[in-house]
Amino acid sequence: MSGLRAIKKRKTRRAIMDAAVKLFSEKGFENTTVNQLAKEAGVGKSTIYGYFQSKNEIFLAFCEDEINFVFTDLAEKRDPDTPIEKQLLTLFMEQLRYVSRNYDFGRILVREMIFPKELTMEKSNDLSERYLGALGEILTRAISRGELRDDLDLLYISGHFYAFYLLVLSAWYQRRLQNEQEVEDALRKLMQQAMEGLAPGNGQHHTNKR
Amino acid sequence: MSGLRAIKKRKTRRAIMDAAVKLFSEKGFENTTVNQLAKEAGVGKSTIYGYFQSKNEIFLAFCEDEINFVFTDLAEKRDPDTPIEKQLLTLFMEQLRYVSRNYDFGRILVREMIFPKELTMEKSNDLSERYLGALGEILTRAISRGELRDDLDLLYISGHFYAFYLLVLSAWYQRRLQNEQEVEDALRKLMQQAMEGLAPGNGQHHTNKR
DNA sequence: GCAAAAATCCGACTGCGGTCGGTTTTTTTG
DNA sequence: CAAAAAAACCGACCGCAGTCGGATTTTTGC
Repeated sequence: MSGLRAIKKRKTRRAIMDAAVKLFSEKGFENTTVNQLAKEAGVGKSTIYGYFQSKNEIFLAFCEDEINFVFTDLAEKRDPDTPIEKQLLTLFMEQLRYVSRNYDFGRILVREMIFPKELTMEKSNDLSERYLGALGEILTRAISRGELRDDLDLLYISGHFYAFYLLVLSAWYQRRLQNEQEVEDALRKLMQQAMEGLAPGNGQHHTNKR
Repeated sequence: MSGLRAIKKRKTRRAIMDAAVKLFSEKGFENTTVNQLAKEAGVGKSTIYGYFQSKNEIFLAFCEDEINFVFTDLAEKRDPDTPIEKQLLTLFMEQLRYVSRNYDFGRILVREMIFPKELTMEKSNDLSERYLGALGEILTRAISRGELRDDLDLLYISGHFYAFYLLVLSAWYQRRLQNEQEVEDALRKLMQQAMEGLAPGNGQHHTNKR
């Protein structure tokens, strides 16, 4: 059978991933060469390309692990019955913090996830799928609690909020939003707008505000 | 003075741009090498790097021209007093069509614009700035016509709609939205949601729809 | 248990984007 | 107008990601 072979394979893969984690976090993604990865992992260069299609994909694989971790971690400590705005805020901010622990790191992740090349399409769609799934769950509960309209398509509500996440991510990477507090404020405002509606006559608590 | 010099400089720059337009549209961005560009333009390779900092920047310069064109073109044929949703729809769809005339083309543009590297940051912020400016103008008129609430921060309204554009762009590049019609429908739905609000009790024309 | 087949591994090699030193062309200066 | 200074130009060169043909290890068939 394929006993020994499979074990070795997993071991090699693990070795590559370990090397990636170590070197990427030590010196960043851009400053780590595939040769260095190979040496650190104790394998040949093309062996790596037998396991991953590109340097970016090694990176995405690493992200996949981490994202799973963040999600389960988050699922545990999130109270599923706090108001929807608060839950989403926590989710988004957690993601942002995660994504931008290392600047290159985050940029590559979001670039690949949000505007994938053909090559990495599959992997990155996996990640997005998981993300939207988690979002959908939170929103479904909110709908059933009566915090959101129930006459809308769930997908489009998810999309609506996900769009905000994309926006702040983008603003973050364009340095328009400079620190976490600004991001949080922006998200809060946007979500409030979304809930109340932009058309006149909606939720104008204090019409003559200014 | 610096007559001859300046003329020549402009000519060289133009030659490079022309070569870029030709080769990029002929063979795509990824399949065009800087050497080929140099040969086509009739200059040395490093001359190119005297005019542009990177291959991507050549591309952005090209985009800048084109975006200006699209904007002025659009400004002319857009009726500034049609309903806001319709105007935005036209703007976004026009942009999408522009961006995705060539697949690589669009992906690189949006990647660089939305998640810029340090190097291209300046140039790409220019482009975003222009974009948000145009958006802001449209929205200001809409507010003064009473189509939008006047108690909100203009920047955040722009952001709200811009977020939708990012979302559909992303969905487009992830192949979740497969043709222009789907994109248009999605945008329409999202904008309607945004106008009405997501909280219960807002604009539920036909509560028992399904 | 051994040969043939299959899977895995390897480092020399290719072609790319980008840089560097030296050369030519234009401008400035006296 | 000559010569020094400045600007623009060039192609050989570098380090990188990714590939290729062949060597090595594991599995399979008998």
